[in-house]
Amino acid sequence: MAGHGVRGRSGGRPTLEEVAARAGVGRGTVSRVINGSPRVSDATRAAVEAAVEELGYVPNTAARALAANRTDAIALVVPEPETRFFAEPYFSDMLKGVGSELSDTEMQLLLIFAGSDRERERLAQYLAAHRVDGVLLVSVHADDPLPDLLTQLEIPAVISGPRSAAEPLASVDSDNYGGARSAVEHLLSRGRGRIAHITGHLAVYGAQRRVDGYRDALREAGHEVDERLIEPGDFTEEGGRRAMAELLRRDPGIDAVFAASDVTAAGAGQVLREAGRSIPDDVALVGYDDSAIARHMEPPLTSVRQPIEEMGRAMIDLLLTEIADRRPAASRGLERHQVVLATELVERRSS
Amino acid sequence: MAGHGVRGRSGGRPTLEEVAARAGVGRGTVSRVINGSPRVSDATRAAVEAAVEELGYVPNTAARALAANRTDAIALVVPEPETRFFAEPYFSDMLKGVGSELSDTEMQLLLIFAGSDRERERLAQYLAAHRVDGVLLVSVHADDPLPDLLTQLEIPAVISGPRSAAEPLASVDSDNYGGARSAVEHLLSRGRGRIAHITGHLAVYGAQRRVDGYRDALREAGHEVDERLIEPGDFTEEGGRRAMAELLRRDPGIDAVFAASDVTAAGAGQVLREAGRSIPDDVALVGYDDSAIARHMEPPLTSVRQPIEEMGRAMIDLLLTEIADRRPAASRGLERHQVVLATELVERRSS
DNA sequence: AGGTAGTGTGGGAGCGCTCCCACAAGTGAT
DNA sequence: ATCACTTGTGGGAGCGCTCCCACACTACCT
Repeated sequence: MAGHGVRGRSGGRPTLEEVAARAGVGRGTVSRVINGSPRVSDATRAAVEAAVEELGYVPNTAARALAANRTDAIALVVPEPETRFFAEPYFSDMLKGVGSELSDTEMQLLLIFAGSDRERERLAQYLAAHRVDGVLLVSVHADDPLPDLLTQLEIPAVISGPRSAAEPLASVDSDNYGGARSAVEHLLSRGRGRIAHITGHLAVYGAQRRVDGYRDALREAGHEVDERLIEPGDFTEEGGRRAMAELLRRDPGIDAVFAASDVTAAGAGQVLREAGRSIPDDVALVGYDDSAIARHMEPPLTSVRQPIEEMGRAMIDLLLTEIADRRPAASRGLERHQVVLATELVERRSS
Repeated sequence: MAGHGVRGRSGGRPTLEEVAARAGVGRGTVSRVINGSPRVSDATRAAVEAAVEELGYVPNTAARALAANRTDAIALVVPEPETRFFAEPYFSDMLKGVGSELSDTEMQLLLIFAGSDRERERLAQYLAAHRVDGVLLVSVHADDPLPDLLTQLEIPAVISGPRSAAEPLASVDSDNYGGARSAVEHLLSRGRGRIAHITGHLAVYGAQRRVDGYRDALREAGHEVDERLIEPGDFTEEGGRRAMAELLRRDPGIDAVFAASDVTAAGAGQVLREAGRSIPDDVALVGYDDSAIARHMEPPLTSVRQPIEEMGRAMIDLLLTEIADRRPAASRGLERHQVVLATELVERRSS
């Protein structure tokens, strides 16, 4: 009833101004209520909230973005073609963690694939237009120009696996070093003495850390590290086959293999069987990732599990902090933000 | 060189105004060049383009969205939890089609999951805020309130499987009727006489159409339709098992089964084998979807393939047309836009 | 009584665009 | 020479917010 003086625009959505008129207050006050500022009296707040309710007011995001110079959106950039995104449970788990952590926020998540050159070009434009407040970077290669672009554009970003020990971006990682150690220590405790390691692609920092963990675990147990038992792989199944064949040729007495990924372990397993070795009786096998493959191999594969979902959550936490810090150009903490999460060894029959 | 009168803001991005000053033209002219209007002389256009290049100008999306009342973004709404999204190749293929069709557009695609009530609530807010120009709706249930919400908000939308023959929204579908016919005709041509049908969830329009196709194929081949050979399922494996058991009980002489999905066929296959029937010798089996399951079954399953990727492309085409039509409130074509794409029977050893 | 904070509030300015009206200049028919 | 178009161009107004300054008002010290 009554007093509906100003309003009357046909189908248009109500604006801040209209809510203000309805509640009998000024524009600024409505804005304060909407944005949860504490400097509003209870009575006024109630009046405004009532007006918002009655009018079905929803803020216009574009206007807010323009005036406040922020978008309330962040991007999850996947530098892979869609295909891999769907194929690997890594992304699905990551997305679950990210989504859940974001769900009690106003932030909106954008999923951006940048597998092809074409897509990368578009992404660069996209970022240059500052269409997001921050970026989550997963599975980037060491020579990827994307992180530098982000730094240059001064866009807050968090990377899922640091590119080196000196990663300038905020990063979240699982404990590759510790994960590798736990795998090797497990094999040692099972009485294995000649433990080989098929590495991941060594341009990936995490793969290097796994080698470090392998070495240190052996050393600290009083074993000498035999460099001939370390054979570079590339995370793929074919790489696993190749490396395993080479290792067997070099030293037929190997009684355990720690592979830097489950698919690599699968490749190695095939070669071992072809060479007449039984798993785990002759050779124990341990993989990394605890993927579906690990569960479905015969025998099921012991593997190092990474807490992907938690990593996703941690990335969001870091990113939101970065965004908040940057906003008032606050005490820009110069200490680098790096989070490392523990892994877990999942024991199965292969070891 | 020279004449850089106006500019000089510290780190800020260049604006339209600055580009105009640099090129020695007015704001309107730059806007026209950026938006590809033909009403600009070649010389002016070149000057503006040079200025854009030199300044590294990128339009501010928020300002554009506010002024023009559009967002240049569309949403792909998935009313399922993330899990199913990743599990089913349907979505992956759909996304591929959508992405490819969108790639030569300025439009940006947002992926929105609305599996939980919480997420649906957020989605409603999101749509009310008109944060997208249009919506793609996949795998909606018949009683979903989402389509009506979109109609009410006057947001252009395209649905991937119409909810009925009278679907008011623009829609894209595969030819469920024709697909079912081709499956049954194939079985008839293989000399099968007693062909049963395990339906999909009959609340889904597509499932009804498949039943229609089954019936008509039999009739037109001069067979009588025995209603006792039609058993309702629900697209699931368990449903397939249940239905198959019931069918065998009713008529042990069945020599072929057409199931409304591959997983249903898988369930039916298990029951058949347990009943001592061999596939395809005793009973031929045909599924629907041509999913990975079909390829990996033993024996591999004959199945009806839907052109999912093309469907995604068609949906984008329709949606972009809708958006364009609505913009100048043009000749709002009252004819409904419905696209139906052909299916293809993929023959394998199960039939 | 005067001063000095603090608290709540209104509203101007401005974010960077698009839309559109006005107008100059050119073209060709009358 | 006049009128009527067409083509290209400049720039005002306005989109719906946020930010911030100004101001009224209260409370509590001197």
